Amino acid sequence: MTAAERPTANPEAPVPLTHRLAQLMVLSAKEERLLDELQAAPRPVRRNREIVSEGRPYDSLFILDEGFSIRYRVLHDGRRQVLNIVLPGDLIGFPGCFFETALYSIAALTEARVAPVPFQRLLGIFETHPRLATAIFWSFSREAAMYAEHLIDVGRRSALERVAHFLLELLTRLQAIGLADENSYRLPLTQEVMGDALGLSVPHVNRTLRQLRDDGLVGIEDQRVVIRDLEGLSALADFERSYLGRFRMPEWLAKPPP
Amino acid sequence: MTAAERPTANPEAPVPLTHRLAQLMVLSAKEERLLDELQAAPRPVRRNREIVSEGRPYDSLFILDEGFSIRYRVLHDGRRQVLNIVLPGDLIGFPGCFFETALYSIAALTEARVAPVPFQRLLGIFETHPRLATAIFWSFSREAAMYAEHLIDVGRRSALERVAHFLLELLTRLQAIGLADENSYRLPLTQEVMGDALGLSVPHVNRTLRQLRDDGLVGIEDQRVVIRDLEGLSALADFERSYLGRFRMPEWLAKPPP
DNA sequence: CGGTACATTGAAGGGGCTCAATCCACGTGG
DNA sequence: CCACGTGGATTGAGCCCCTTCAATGTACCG
Repeated sequence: MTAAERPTANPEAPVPLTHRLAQLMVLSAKEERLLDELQAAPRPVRRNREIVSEGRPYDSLFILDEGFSIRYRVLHDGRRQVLNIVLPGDLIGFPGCFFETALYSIAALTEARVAPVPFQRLLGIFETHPRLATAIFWSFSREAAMYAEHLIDVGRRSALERVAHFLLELLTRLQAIGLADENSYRLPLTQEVMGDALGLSVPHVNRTLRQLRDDGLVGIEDQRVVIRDLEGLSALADFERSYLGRFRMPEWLAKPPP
Repeated sequence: MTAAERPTANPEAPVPLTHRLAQLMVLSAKEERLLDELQAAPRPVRRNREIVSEGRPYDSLFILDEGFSIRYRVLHDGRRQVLNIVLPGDLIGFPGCFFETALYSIAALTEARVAPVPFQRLLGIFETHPRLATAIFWSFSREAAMYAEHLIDVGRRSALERVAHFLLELLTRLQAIGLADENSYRLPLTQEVMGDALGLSVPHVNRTLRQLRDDGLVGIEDQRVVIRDLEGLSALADFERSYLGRFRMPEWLAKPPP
């Protein structure tokens, strides 16, 4: 089942990791069982609670089963940079998983559910399930690509371009997991979070959103984003619509294992 | 042999991947042989030549054997964002290696030498050498962490803080490969490259460097960076000196394989 | 009903940009 | 040996995007 085929009837339904990795490879029954096991015991997380705290040791990754969260760092004087928005089905813990203590904090933006995956467990998978290891590696690679795009955003784009790019990237990512339709999605982010993600102040995020609306490109109402002019917005943002989907699936992952 | 122990007599000597991964794990003889093979046929690259071109298909990673290079993207109107500085011993190709075409360009800043590693080869390693796969995974994880730090830099720090952080991070990275002494190193970057890395204009990079010098924190002369006040500079940059070294080595990698 | 969280709008200031000139080191050809 | 061109560093003037500070609006909730 690909993303496009997955039913979107209940847009808030959990999106298990199994489905995400199934986009990257063909799973054997055994592999699928293993992945299901990993998510056997999800634990609820309340809105605004931290899942991982910067500087604290930790021994588990997490699969975000349901809900939105953010990865961020706060500087000594209180400035905060949001590194990325974590969507349902994303694996939390990269790139920090090889470090003694967490490099960044993760907090739930909404009521959420996470399934812990002990670090040891991940290493075990690397040892015994090389195909899964490769797929997980691939998915982290994709995450790093998003960091890079984000860096380009903040380093070299104007506020207008940044916000446009940000909204388009979320559209693409949410569509891939069935949480967005053709041109709209629910976005439970405050303008403060957007500002901290994009390196902008709250008032300026507000003004920028207003301008996008005045220009007829995007409408945001009641936490619902509606892309009114995909063409125009993409041109403005210099958005490479397909980069997140333009991946290569090695032969080895494309066929079920012997 | 750890980084600290490696002789620094010839600061321009190549730093093979073997040594880099040896910092992350204990290599078996067989693993070491495999890694040496990967670098058997390095190829020279002239200054300012591209090693990878954005948008073009490619089927190899590269190990940067010698020289400095940059990973970057140029936007349609000519603005450029440098994503990271690639140092000798770094593996080039992440995060693009799973994509059909290169997401970013890589260009040599100095005369350089690279050893191609066919993508297929990497997958083979994942299949047959899980310990190496884990170590490579770790090293990419570290690279992603640098992207994240870079993002914080550009998103939430002032020009002065950015430049300070940038110079400190290079100090740390170059020390780890024996290309920097206690508080100085050679840095073959133009101010334009620094500006494109930090999201600043050339004149402003210049003014910022001057201020750092006037404040007695850093001296740059003739492509040589001298950190005059490590304490002060670190405080200014909010620099977590140790983050790049604060990693966890799993039992599995710490002991030689059976 | 008061309190909290968030969106919105305005005014004023500043950090960093653009544009442009100058300087300097170096290599190259006459 | 010198004139010239080139790549890069440096410095200045003016301006604009975005920030800061502050006030107001508004929905929701105990």
